[in-house]
Amino acid sequence: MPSDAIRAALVRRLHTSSGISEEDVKDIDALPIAVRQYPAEAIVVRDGERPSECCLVVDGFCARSKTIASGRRQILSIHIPGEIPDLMSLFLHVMDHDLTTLTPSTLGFIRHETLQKLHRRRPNVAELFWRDTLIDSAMFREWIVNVGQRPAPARLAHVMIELRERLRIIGRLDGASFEMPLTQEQIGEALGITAVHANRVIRQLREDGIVELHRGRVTVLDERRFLELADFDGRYLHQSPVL
Amino acid sequence: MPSDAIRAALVRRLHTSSGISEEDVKDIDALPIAVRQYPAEAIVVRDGERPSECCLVVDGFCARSKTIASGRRQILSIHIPGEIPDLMSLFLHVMDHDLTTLTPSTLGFIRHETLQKLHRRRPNVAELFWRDTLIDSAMFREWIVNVGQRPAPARLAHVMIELRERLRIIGRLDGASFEMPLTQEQIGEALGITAVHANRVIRQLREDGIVELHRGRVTVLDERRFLELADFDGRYLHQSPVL
DNA sequence: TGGCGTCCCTAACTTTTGTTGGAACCACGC
DNA sequence: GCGTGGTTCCAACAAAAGTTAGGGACGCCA
Repeated sequence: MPSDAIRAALVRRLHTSSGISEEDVKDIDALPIAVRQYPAEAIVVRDGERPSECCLVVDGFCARSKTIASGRRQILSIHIPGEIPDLMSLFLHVMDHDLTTLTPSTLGFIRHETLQKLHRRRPNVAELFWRDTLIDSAMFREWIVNVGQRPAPARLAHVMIELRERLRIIGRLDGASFEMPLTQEQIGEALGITAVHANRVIRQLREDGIVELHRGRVTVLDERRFLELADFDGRYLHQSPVL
Repeated sequence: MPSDAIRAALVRRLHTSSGISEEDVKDIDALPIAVRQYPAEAIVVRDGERPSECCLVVDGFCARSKTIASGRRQILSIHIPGEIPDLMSLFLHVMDHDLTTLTPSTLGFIRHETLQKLHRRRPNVAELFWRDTLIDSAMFREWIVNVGQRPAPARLAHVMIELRERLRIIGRLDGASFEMPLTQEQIGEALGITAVHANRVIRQLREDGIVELHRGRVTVLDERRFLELADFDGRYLHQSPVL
C-alpha cells in the first residue's frame, strides 16, 4: 500500500469531523508511520500494557474489548480504516482494555513523541485529535444505551446501522450490502448477549424479512422497518464540523 | 459558599489525576465562574442544545442520561463535586445527552471562550482537561462492560464501589457508609434494568448480608463478599498521574 | 480426499428479567 | 392532623435471555 494512501484515510477522517488547513495536512503527511500486518483475531495492544505509540487502522476491521473475571468479554467498539482506536494511550498511559483485529489488517503506528511534538507545533491539530477522542466517547455513550435499554434485535440493528453510516463516510459502501466481519460469538459480545441468543436474533431478523447477515456481509431487506427497529439517530457521530 | 471553595474541588480533581503547577492553579483560580443553584431532578443541559458554557459540579450529585424513542432512559454516569460533566461541549457543540441533577445542587458555569483562552495560554492545562475527558471515556467503557456482561447484583455492587472510590478521592467518605442518592427507579436506569428488578436486587443483597441501601446511603455489611461480587478493578479510573 | 476445526444453526430446558397491579411507608405542605 | 405524591416493597405471571448439548456446513491442510 502506498504511503500516501495510508495517510489519506486519516486525513479524510479528520476532515469530515472538523475543519483542517492545507498546512496541517502537509504536516500530518510528513509524520513517520511504521506499517505492520496482523492476522485476524490478533491482540494489537493488551489491557495493562503501556504503549509508546498509537495505532492507525489502515486496512481491515478492529475492535476494542474488555474481559471480566468470569471470562466474559464485552466488545466496546468496532473500528474501520482511518481511525486511531488507542489515541487515548497518549494521556492514559496504562491500557484499560484490549485492541484486537477482527480481520487480517494493515496497521500504522505513530510514536507518542511524534504526536506530542505535532500538538506543540499545531495546537489546532491537537484540538482536532481531542475532538476525535470526544466523538469516540460519544459513541461509547450510545453503546451504553444500546446494551442497556434496547431489546436484542434492536441492538443488532443499531450496531449495523452505525457501522453502515461510518463505512459510508469513508466511502466504503458498495451497493446494497456492507461488510460486518464478526462471528456470531463476537456479535454476542458486542450486544451483551450470548452467541446462542445472537443466532436467534439474527435468524428472527432474517425470517421477518428485515435484514440478512451472511458471511460477514449485511444485506438490508426492508429499509423502513430496519430503520424503525434500530431507533437510530446519528447525531452522536458528530459528523458536521459546522454544527 | 466561598469562591475559593468552589475552585478547590476542581483543582483537587485535576491534581489527583495529573500533575499541575502553582502557576496553573493561580490561573484557574482567576477564572470567572457563575454559580447557580438547582433543585433535584432539574435538567441542566438538554440533549440537542448548544451550550456556550461548561458546568462544574460544586456541590450535589448529577447524572448524564439519554432517553430513547420508547421512552426508556439510560443513565450514563454519576457526577460528584469537582467534576465537569459536559466538558465535551467545548468541541462537540450539540449535546447528545442530558445533564440533570440528582439532588439539589450548586453548579458553577465557565464560558467556553474562557476555557478556550485558558488552553491557548496554558497548553499543559489543556492537556490536563483533555486527560480528564479521556478518563470520562474510560469510565464509559467500564459502564458498558457493567451493563453488558455482569449479572444485575454485580452491576449494582460495581456502581456502588466506583462511587465509593470517587467519593474517597474527593475526601467525602465519612465512616462506614457513603452517599448514593438515587431512587430505585434511577438505579434501574443506571444498571439497565427495571425499577422492580432493581428493588429485587437491592433486597437480595440486603438479605444476603452483603450491602444495605437505605435513604440514599450505602452501608457495606460484608466487605469481602461485596468486593468479590463487584469484580472491581479501579485501574480504569486512572488515578495515578505517575502511571 | 479425509480429517479437523470453526462457525453456524437448532432444540429443550432453566434462569433472569420485565410487566402489571397493588399495598405500605414516609416526607411534606396545608 | 390529614391528604398527597413519591418511593419502597411485594407477588404472580409473561417474556427474554442463558445454558447445555448437539448436528451439520464449510474451508483448510496434511
